[in-house]
Amino acid sequence: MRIGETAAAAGVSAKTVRFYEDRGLLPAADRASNGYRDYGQETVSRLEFIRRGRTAGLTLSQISDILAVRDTGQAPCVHVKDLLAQQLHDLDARIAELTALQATVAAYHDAAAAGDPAACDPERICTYL
Amino acid sequence: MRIGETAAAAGVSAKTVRFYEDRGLLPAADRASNGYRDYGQETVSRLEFIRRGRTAGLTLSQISDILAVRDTGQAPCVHVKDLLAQQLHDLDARIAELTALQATVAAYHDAAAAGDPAACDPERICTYL
DNA sequence: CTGCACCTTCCACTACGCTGGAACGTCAAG
DNA sequence: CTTGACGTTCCAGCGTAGTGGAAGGTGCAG
Repeated sequence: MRIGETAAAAGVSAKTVRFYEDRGLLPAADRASNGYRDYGQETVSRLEFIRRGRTAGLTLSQISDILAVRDTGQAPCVHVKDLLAQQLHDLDARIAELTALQATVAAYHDAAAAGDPAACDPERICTYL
Repeated sequence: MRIGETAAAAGVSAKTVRFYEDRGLLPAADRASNGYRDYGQETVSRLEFIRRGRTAGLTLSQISDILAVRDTGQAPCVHVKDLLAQQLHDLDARIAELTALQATVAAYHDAAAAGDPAACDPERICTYL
């Protein structure tokens, strides 16, 4: 399978496949006699795995770690579980952060909606921020 | 006031002040005879305003727009209110996105916590993702 | 023979908000 | 006279996950 077909089967671009190879998420591809990369079905699986990882919000670096474990022949599931736990924790933190920010901005906005623009002090640029 | 003192008064670095000038958030500074930038108290206020805007999650570009309105002599409050409304909307969307992602990841994690790593199919890299 | 779709490599660029560092000037204190 | 803390300019890089484009090779159809 050439790169375009492989990429399409996994739902990514050929550019992305080369980029992943460059970043070590895919092993160096076999080459046909004309120099074209030649892939098998396992590369499609691997690309799909990367995609699932991305969808779960994992970074390429984290996914790369999982793949490295799998490539030693071990099941990376325990590692995956830990990463998912970490990811859950990060998401909770980010959601809390954004929620706090949301409250702050909402308060500013309410004040701005209730206030009188003409009363705004130029010295302070805008009284409502 | 020299740049370091001004920056310290506003709680930013001198580098940041030069960067803001470069980006048009601060007007070109007056210069002392030795070429050093010379600032007044109004620059500290302006830097503080920028900081409040950043704290509210606004981009430098948005803050720059507000400052541009203020620099025409108009009160930017109405514009600020609109930006805050937009920001609220964006925050809601991002929080919803992250919350959905959190649910997805939580489901993966639960499955991984309950499953048996030994049963993992190498073909799929890891069954729990 | 030509056109076209595909492949190759390599370099640059995107957004965002700075930060680091080089190489140099200025000024007051010891 | 030197040291050190400040200031100046300008250029480069961070991190993230790719994307865009140039310049060229390959292979098949018409």
